Amino acid sequence: MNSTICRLAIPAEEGFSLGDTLNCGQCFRWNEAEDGWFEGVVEGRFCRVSQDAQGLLLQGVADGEERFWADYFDLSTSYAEIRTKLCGNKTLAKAAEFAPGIRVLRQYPWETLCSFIISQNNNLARIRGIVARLCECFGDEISAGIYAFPTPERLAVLSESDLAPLRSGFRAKYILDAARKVSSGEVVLADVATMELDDARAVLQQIHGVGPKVAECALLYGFARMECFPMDVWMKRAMKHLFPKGLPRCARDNAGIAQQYIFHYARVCPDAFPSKL
DNA sequence: ACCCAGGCGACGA
DNA sequence: TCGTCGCATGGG
Repeated sequence: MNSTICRLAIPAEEGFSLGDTLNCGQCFRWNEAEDGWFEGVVEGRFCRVSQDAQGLLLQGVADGEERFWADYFDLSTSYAEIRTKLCGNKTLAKAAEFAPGIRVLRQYPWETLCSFIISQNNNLARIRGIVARLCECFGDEISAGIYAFPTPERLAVLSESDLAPLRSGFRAKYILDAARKVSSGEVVLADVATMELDDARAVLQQIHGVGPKVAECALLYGFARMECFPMDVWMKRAMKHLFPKGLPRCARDNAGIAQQYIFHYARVCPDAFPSKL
């Protein structure tokens, strides 16, 4: 591996937190190494990442690919500005306090879709395990022991029993249906990227195993549709208490980021949102 | 032993 | 169009 360290500057006022961003449940392929660096694979590129006061430090970045990683971490967006907008609402300001350094990553559409299919009725540790096994079993080995996320074409030719080693349970047939519809062109992700939001939702939900929540996550994390607002059990609970009349107007264009703050607040302070009312 | 997990599809009313 | 239930697997 190329051991040169490359830097991507992030202004301090952004309040960026690499750890919160990679552990908040939007991505599943980053692991914290012994030395505190995060190791991950994005679109077939392995990288080690850390942060200091100046911003990100990346190890293993190929020549000319700094831009790729800056895009992945969405460094051209000012989260400080977005927070200022969101914090026009008192309750949102409070929610943002718990993890202001979270940033919505710009992930690869197919991997994101597939990962959130796996996420349903599942917990973070198990999602990561299943995704890791999916890559080890069917992804290209990009270097020793490091695997890319498998393509839809590779998965489309498999059967449910081929996926048994993943131990993904009832989700196996959903993974296969997604792979087949995407590889056959029945669902064209490049088109989904530019469609009217409601059309994009409908297209994704043609896939068996993709409902409103999975589609919303795929569109937010995999297609950078910042108006999307995934509602899982945690969010429903938190919204009932914080915004019974719905999300305030100031959050409309950045609902996805507001969702990250609220979601994290609910996870960190479960006692603030009792499940029974 | 039980309950739950970043839900969804099938089914019945 | 609504509520309810089963679903595979694993951890607390």
